Amino acid sequence: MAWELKTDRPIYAQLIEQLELRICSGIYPPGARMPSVRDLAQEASVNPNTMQRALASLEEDGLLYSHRTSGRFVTKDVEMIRKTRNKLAQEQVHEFLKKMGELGFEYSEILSIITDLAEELIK
Amino acid sequence: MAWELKTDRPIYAQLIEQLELRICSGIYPPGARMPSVRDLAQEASVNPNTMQRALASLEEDGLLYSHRTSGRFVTKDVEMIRKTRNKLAQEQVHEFLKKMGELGFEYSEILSIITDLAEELIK
DNA sequence: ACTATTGTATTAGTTACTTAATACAATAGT
DNA sequence: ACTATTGTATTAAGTAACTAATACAATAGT
Repeated sequence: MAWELKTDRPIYAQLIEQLELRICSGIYPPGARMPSVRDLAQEASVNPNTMQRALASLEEDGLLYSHRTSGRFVTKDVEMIRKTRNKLAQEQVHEFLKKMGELGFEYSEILSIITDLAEELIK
Repeated sequence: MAWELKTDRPIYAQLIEQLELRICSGIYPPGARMPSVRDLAQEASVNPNTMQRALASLEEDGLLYSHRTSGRFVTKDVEMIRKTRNKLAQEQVHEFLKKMGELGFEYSEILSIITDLAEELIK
């Protein structure tokens, strides 16, 4: 999963989202050591300060914690990660259905669009 | 449909999206006269310049056109609106499935989540 | 012709984001 | 003890977004 940073919104916000995603999807597993701020910043082609800001935010949420010199780690609280994952999923579903609704799509239509797409990807 | 402006991304970008949505959903029907820049700005609690910027962008896309003093109008090209609507829907579906996939959800799960939610809203 | 309302343009000031460069603080590893 | 690497903090500068205030241009309506 590559870093995808668009210019139409604050980078730190996008970093937060993508780090959250990486944690919830297990790319950074519970208890794992994160790459250093500087390495992450270089990976994402971003200033270390910007990356630091994003990491600090996740730390506030409790998803990360840091030991001064040994590095920064993903929480070992798998329950918290699971809840975060569900929260993110629910937000996605909610936003999606809202937008589609505003565009005038019925549930039946939405369902058939997704099933069609699913079949596309299977074959 | 109220104006929803968050602080985590440029306002003009959000205005563009929501105006697009209003046009595609028929809130501003084909050929209809839009409220004036100043009125729209006041509605959305935004500076007229910011609203103007968003409107100018939609005008570039051809979704709007303006007559100097009589106001700004939605295009009469219903086909263009239809295409825009489909484009927006496709983007929504694509983004949604991508995010859910990254969160580790299978299609079957996604489908059942949506159907469950649909039933929730029906009852 | 006059007037009000429309879209449009300009200039300036403020704020937030981002980068950059640097320094400090703490400790694991040697 | 020393050293490298870690997270953290600070200061400065540049850029873009947003607001604000104002003015101009065009024309529909009277």
